[in-house]
Amino acid sequence: MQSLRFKQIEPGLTLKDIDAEIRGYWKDKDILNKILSKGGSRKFVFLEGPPTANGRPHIGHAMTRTIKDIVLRFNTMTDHKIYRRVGGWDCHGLPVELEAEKHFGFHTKSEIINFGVEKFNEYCRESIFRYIDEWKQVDDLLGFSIDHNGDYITLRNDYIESEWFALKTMYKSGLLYKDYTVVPYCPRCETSLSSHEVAQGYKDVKDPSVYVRFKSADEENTYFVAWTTTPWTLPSNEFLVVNPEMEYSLVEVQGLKYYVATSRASSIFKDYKELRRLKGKDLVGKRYIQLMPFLDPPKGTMKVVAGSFVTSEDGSGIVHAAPAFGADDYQIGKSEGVEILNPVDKNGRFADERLPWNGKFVRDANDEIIVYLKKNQLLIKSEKYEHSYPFCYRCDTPLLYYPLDAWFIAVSRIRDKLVEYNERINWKPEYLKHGRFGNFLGEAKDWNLSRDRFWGTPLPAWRCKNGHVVFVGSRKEIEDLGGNIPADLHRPYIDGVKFRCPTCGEEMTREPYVIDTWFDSGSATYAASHYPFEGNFDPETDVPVSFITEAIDQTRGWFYVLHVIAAIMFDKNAFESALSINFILDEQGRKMSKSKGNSVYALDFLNEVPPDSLRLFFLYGAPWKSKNLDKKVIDEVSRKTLMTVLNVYSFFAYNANIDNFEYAGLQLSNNPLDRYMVSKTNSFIKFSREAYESLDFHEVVRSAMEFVDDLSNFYLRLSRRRFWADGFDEDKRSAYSTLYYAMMQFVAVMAPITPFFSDFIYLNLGGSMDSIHLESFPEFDPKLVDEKLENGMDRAYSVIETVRRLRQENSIKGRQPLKEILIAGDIDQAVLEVVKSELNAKDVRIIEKEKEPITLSADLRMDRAAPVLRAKVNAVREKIRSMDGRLVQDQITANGFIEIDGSRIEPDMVDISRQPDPAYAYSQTEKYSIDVFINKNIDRDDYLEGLAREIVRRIQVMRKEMSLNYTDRIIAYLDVSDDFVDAINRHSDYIKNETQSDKLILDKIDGMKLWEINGEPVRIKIELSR
RNA sequence: GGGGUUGUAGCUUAGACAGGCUAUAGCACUCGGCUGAUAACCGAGAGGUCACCGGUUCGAAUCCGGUCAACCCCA
Repeated sequence: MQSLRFKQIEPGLTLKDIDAEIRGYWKDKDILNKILSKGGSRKFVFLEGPPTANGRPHIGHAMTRTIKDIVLRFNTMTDHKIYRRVGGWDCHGLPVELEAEKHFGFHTKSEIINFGVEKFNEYCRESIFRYIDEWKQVDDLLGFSIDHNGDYITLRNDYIESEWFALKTMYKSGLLYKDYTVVPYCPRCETSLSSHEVAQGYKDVKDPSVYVRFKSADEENTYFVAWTTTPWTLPSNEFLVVNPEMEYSLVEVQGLKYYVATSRASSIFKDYKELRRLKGKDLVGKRYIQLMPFLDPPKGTMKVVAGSFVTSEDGSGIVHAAPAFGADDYQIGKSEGVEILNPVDKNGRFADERLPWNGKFVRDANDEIIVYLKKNQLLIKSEKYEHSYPFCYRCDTPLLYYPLDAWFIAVSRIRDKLVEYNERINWKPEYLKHGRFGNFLGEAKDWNLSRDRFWGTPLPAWRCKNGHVVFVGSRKEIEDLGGNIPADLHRPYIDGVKFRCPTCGEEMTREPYVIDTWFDSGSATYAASHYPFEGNFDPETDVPVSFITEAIDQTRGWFYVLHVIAAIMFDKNAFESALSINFILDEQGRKMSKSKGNSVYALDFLNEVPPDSLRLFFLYGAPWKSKNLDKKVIDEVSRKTLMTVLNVYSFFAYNANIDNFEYAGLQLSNNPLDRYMVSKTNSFIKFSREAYESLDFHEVVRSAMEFVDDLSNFYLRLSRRRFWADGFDEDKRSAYSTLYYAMMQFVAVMAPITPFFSDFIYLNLGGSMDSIHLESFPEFDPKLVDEKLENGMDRAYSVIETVRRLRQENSIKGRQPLKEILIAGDIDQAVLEVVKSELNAKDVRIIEKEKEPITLSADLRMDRAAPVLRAKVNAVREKIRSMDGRLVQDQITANGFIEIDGSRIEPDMVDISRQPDPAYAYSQTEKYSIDVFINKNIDRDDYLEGLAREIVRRIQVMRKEMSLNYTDRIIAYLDVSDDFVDAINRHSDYIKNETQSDKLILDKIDGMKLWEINGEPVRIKIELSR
């Protein structure tokens, strides 16, 4: 068999088959590398948000990667050279260490130290890439076009060195400082956490809520009512805090006097007498006696101080402050310049012999402390209080606020800059700019950078015993300072690096911290390129990066740290555009989670669902709206777009091969259908390009669905017969080139979203490159857009719909030719001409409104007319009913009223109804108010023609059942009643021609198939003619 | 406790910033039709308190205020 120009589609071909074929082709032809190396005249700076590969990629990861890929492919097609089209892997951090602890069965830090940091970190290093093969497999299945050979990896020495450079830069500019302060602290992991880590772990818990009384030192029988949800902090109390602007009362209860916020008194005491009111500032300076006599109160404590953070929403309006265990409390202690009482060790246990609860974990001591308070008559009231409390986001231990040495980045000092640079970012969705992200920047806190842990980027700070500090900004500097550069920059090797202090000559040792792993990923902008030591990264041109996207939870995670670090290092915003993706929910709309067991892993899903279908689904609706993972919906979207286009292609290929069509550019005739389709195609190109550029990929999908519907169900349906005409004239060439053009442009527009399918059609249409992804994105040609024609076609289509409706209402089949269709309204004759075949009528005419076959009849509205005309009403009604309705309407239009029998009749008193003439059925098109009439009378000639068509259709079905090619000739035997005999005799040429029959034989033979047409039996048998 | 987003038919969804004919379309459902694309297609029907309450307005799905629910973020 000779090879065909256009490959024909096997029946039953699925998207999975297409996927497999194209995937194989890409491998054979090394298409990915050709895409990666494609040039461009403009630069597009890409940055992959690095996942940690110690877990399996789930369906949400597939979505973020799809969107990244769409952006990359689109920009490749629009003449951009992609800078740094590589993946990246986040390697460090507490989650990894935790995994390792679980593996070894460790519960405390000392177990790790005893085991050996070297071996521990070695395990961490191995474990993080456990699932990297699966990640790469998913990327491959999905068609993610990045270069995994160039991946950046945050544990590499080069990467760490770039971070050192940044840290040193920050230190030199004074933005990196060490402080002893109260920080969120995990007593199990024995390290502090940063605010964005703390934010991950809030949970609702019930804690005791106690009201206790502090005895005044100056006033007889007088107490301060204080409230706390952490009774274990009471032994460390140093101050009571009031809001200086708030109102307080002195109340009397059972002979004792209490200071309490006025608005809270009634919820604490059932029965009380108010003695006096005063402002909070009047209480400031008053002294009290220590609540529990265990620890020695430091000098300057045991007094009431002012704090604006105190509210009267709950509690007593008087807050007990233990500077060791709260951020606000610590600030007070600091400004009062007092010693801090901290009887708790780093494991969160009381560690002071003087305390009765010594050795207990603090939160476990709460109950005993309450018993103590009760016994000593210090407790006013205790209850359970439900509130949210931070837990360690990895190990689930309740966090403490604990005073520690820690290194900070002074983010609060560059807050204004962060806010200012945010204005330059194009956010998708837009509300994030001043919502979630903007709000966070506005209250940015200093970033707690140091972690008292093992597996992470080491903090490059060395200190001597005289307190001199040196930050090392590169490997070479270690050498310059007289140290040895370890082969691996991680702990414990880096801890062994020692050198002499350049200031005093004493030995310097490294500060024992690693840094927050978020600093790693936030440094990707420059560290991925080993800036400034090597590579081609240039802050001038490569910051901000062009585009980033991740799931919504990264808004205050990765997006935030990128923004902060770029603001400090480069004095710019880190990214131009950011798209935030919402979660994929399960079929029922529930959040996916491991504990519910409804998580869907990307690999499993991609083994069932073709990648293009999944990619389309991700963009069916805005990506920042959550969607339910529903296979039915996935099927629907790809069926309506891809499968329909596949059908269109199949039609095209079949006919184009027969006609030996070859595409040589668009060759348009004057046929309005072709011009319409080309115009629509260009409108689609324009709309899509703009949608891609503004990151509204879902708009591309939406308009693609409309486009495909138009192409298949309007253009092709109406054009079909033109492809079957004999010969090869201008009109046929125009039709072919239009169809080819429309398909080609469509798949090119869709290529970033459905890369496999688009390439399949492209290659089968004989595209000139090796892959559609090496092509340019279609250019919009304004000359080819004809809005008037598009509108005219729309109107014509609405007429078709209306005729169909009228046929249905009057039980006239579509196959039955109508005698006459009359159309009144704004419609173009030439356009009407091309859709005429769809109307199936002998005569289609456009007429003037006035010539409509309609009778107007006038009547009175009795509810309006009767009250005015009174007794005359019936006579007038008689009269107006007998008048020509058109005359009545004309007079009213001309004069504003009509006079009948001397009575003035106002327009609102008259009802004019339109009745089509009995021969016609009438309706109006929905959108354009075009009047459509069909003549309901069917004469015998037309009736017989209708019957002939019925017979044709039955024979076609039988041909189909016999799987004949449409060129196969047949002989048809028919056994029919009289009307049909007439129809067959009169239309035998037509029937023969339509059914490829050599002969029609009116006879009764064996094996005939019985049909019923209009209630009459019709027996038919066909056989191949030879 | 504070902030953000969302709420339109059984499901998916347009319209909302710029208020205006009967609230858009698809899937599924019922009935009818079409057939040289056929695991495709067309028409009709049914299905809606546009989450709820109130306000502004001649007119509100749309603007404003409040409530409820879901999700996210923060403390």
